[in-house]
Amino acid sequence: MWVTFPTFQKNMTLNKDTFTGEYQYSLDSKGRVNIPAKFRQALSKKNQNTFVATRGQDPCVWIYPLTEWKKIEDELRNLSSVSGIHRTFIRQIARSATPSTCDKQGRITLSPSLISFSQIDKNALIIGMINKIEIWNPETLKTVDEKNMIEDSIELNSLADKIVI
Amino acid sequence: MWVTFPTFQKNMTLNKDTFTGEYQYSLDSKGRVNIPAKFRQALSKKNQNTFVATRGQDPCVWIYPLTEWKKIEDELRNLSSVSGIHRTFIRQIARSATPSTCDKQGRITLSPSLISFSQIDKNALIIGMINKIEIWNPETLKTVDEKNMIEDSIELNSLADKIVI
DNA sequence: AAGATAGTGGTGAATTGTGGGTAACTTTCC
DNA sequence: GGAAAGTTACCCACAATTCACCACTATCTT
Repeated sequence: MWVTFPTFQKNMTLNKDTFTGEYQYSLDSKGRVNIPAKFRQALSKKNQNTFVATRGQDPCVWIYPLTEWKKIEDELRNLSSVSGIHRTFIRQIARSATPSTCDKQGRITLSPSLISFSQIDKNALIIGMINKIEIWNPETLKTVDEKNMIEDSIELNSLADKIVI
Repeated sequence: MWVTFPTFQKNMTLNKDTFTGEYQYSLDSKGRVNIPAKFRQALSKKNQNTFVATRGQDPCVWIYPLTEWKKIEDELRNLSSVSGIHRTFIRQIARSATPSTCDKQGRITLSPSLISFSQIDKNALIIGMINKIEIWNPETLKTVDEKNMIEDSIELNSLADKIVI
């Protein structure tokens, strides 16, 4: 039995703007963290060194490449702000969103409010989350993930069944 | 219950991109493992030498050829991250996923976190799992399989009834 | 038996991550 | 309005790691 596969498109690399992997870096005294070189390369050429940092839904920092952030911006724009909860939601995301560019060594500077929100002191754990980047205090991450896994283990298993192949 | 596989003549053709068989290789001091030549040949030409390694559902390393991984990646990308458990799930998979291309000798490098997760030290047992590749510490595999076979022997038999012809 | 292919180990060059220093710009206070 | 202090951004240099390549040995094939 033969199965013929379609020939592959030219660009059979990982999607651009796809972030995976974890990296342990340090936050220096000036509030700078390194962005992993792999992530910098993952970005499409044009906006190579511009990100938008904002507070995550979890107590961590979310970093979007400009293209992804634009999508979010559009969605927020379309969200009517008649209801109070909508306004609060928009406020949450918008108020702390700060565009920031990598310096020549590939670092970005986190604003003091993001640092205190995410409680990152010295060690910064950077995680690729497919379309965005998360920066965590490692301790915090552990407790959050453990809590979720215990409380929602059933949901977690069903997700794994559905998606992992 | 044992199933014996036919030895393959030169051009005996399994489906392309189908991995079977087991191989005993070694993990060197730099975290490199060889990918069996058969597996490399099994891949369609274009993306021959890029894989994505990630942590398995068992304590082993899973290695996907790029085409298979992209399916997972797309699922993850479409998963809304409004709920905490979704984010935890994405994180689990994405944080350990490392794209890696074979070097000229046909090896890929495993990240330290994957090595410690799978507890592979020197001997690496590589198993073809149809659409992906597993890398095990041989000791670990033995205990895991034995445990499963004892606990779920009924399920195992019914699976065998259903599938083996 | 000889050539080809496959697997293992090591080395050197290039890249990456970290700390610090200096210049420019802002803010504040006199 | 001007000077001083503080803040921000940019740049340089060193250390550590990574990656690409080379060479050797073992195994398989003809």
